[in-house]
Amino acid sequence: MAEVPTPEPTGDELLKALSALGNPHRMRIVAALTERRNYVSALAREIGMGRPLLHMHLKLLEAAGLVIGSLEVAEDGKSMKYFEVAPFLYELTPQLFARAVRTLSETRPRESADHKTAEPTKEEAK
Amino acid sequence: MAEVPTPEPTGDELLKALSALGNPHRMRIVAALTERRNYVSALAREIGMGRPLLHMHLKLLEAAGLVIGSLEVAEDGKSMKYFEVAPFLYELTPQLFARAVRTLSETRPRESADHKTAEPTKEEAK
DNA sequence: GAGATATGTCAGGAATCTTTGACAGGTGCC
DNA sequence: GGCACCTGTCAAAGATTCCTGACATATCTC
Repeated sequence: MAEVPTPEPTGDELLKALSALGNPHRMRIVAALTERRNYVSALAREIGMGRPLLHMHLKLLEAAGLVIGSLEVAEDGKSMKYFEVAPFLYELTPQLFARAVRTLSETRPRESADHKTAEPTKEEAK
Repeated sequence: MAEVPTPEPTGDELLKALSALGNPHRMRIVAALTERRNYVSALAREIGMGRPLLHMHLKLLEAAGLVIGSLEVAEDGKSMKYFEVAPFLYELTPQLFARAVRTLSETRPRESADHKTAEPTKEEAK
């Protein structure tokens, strides 16, 4: 059982995890699944939200590696998709961002040389 | 130098911090300010983004307590607003969410008793 | 005063994210 | 077959967030 301290996330991974967690519904979902694993329909009733919506949020959380889902077939033949939280651990500090940013691919200032974004100083402009 | 491990954020604070950090631009801003404090216009040029936009992002980060800004008057009389990162530290784990969710005020399932959100089972419906 | 740099704020449009109401396909039980 | 549950996916509408191009103010230097 070696602790798996999540090596060091890349900028993109960190971004995906943070944007996934930065939503009240998804925070509640993670909290609920931390208490106990559950399947979609039951979870939807538990936290009072529509199933299609919950389904989408779960998909997003799973893509970010925060929850894990597995389709299981109950004894009575019904298949249910159980979700449980992944044992993640992110230590958010300014330094982590300083490092992670180097492996951040998104939001490049809309590639294109002459599509000024910042206001250049007259000096630099010459 | 007692470490100030950020006691334990409330659900709302955590949500605000995470939604603020879950954005590529803001991640870059935090990273840049971690290297060194800087004032708005210069920072805008450094990370190549419009000043009005940067201004908005900084305001958001400041509201989340992640960066601190102070208006200073340089020797030559020009006033500049310097920003620096706040020494934050959040240990994101499933358990943290389980606890934080209890102090989460937002997104209550649109208060109102009979505005069904989830699909009730026929049993519960009776 | 004109030019350069700083700060701050807005309105309006563009781009995204959220949410809901169908549909469709399965299995078990009476 | 009809009913109760489960799963998954869409399209369209609603909300939010993001971004840009003005404006307005202030100080210092030439």
